[in-house]
Amino acid sequence: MAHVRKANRGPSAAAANRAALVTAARELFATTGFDAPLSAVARRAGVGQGSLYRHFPDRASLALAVFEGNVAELESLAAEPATTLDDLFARIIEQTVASVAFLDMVTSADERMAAVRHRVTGLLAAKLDQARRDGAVRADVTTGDLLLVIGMLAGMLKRTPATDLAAVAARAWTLLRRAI
Amino acid sequence: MAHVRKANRGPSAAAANRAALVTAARELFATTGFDAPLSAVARRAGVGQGSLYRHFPDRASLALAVFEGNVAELESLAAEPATTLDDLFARIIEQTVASVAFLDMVTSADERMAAVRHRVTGLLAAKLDQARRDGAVRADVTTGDLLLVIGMLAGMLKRTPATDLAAVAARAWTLLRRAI
DNA sequence: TAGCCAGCGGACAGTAATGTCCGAGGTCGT
DNA sequence: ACGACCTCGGACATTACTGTCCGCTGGCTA
Repeated sequence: MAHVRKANRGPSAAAANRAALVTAARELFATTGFDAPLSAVARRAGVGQGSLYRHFPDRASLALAVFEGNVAELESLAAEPATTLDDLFARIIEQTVASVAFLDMVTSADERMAAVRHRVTGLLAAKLDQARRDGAVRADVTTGDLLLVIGMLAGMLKRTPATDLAAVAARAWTLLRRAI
Repeated sequence: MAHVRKANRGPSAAAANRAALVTAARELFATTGFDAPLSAVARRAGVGQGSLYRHFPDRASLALAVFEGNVAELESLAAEPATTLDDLFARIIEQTVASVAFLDMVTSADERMAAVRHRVTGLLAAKLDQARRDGAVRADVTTGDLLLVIGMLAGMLKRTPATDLAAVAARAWTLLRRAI
């Protein structure tokens, strides 16, 4: 993204800077990965490092802002009674193909991410119950297994070249779907 | 490993230093992971960085030396006609639990590792043919799928705390076995 | 219109890892 | 016994990223 000429001083610039940072981070997390240097995020946003760290004291804060939308979308999808466990997984995989960093965050051991992980886990658990009642999954599958499946997808996709992401994710999910 | 008092000068020390480096690297790769700093490897081996880089110009050379034993073991296991695809996977998983870095290497995109990956892939392909003839795996499973499965295991185990490794690996394999 | 001050940008200090270089000092041949 | 040679160890130059600090700027209020 080009450095846009903008009012970059005073209170009114704060919100614009924050938004630019989130956008830049989303793009960099998608292309470079979750480990993208924060200095690169600031540069791409056309913003000083000082501003970046003022708005987001650490990587987790930034990631939370970037992916809040993803989680909210999953939540509203799950709120639909017609949504199945498979639908939920399909959406998660779409989001992951768009940016592997999303699963990185969900499976991260970082304390700050725990809240996000729990939100996603909760959605999965509810739909798992429903799927089990419908006989759509094997009887012995637990919520932990679903997290395991997500962890396996995330870890594998993380080392997949971007060009193959969609195809590999599709095949991996075909295989994993047989397992649960 | 304690720093052992040894003749550490002259030609005769070269072999000992090399062995110490491989041992130290094996231990560090197992505990710290494949990304362990090479300087830490040299320190643990009680050897200077100069010696490390003389024996192993880059991380790949060192990894090759460390895991050559693993690959050789798989090859001799696969040479047994009685060995099944499941046996091979079981051994790979054991090796991975001992050191996640092994799968890191097999699934690495690094050019230098390609030879190792091909050796392992060859073994899997042969046993896959056999398994398919025996009806032990689904008809549509390809060699690529096996690599996918290995990639999923590797990626997931990489972010599993060492204490849970064995249990998580076992459950993950139970799930994945259903998929192939 | 004038001046205050919130908020900005980027320089910089701190930290960590990689890979090179070279003086020191054992080893081996004579 | 002695010296040339060879390898060792670790200091150091380099590169990369994180997070802090501070002087400056320009919008807002009076």
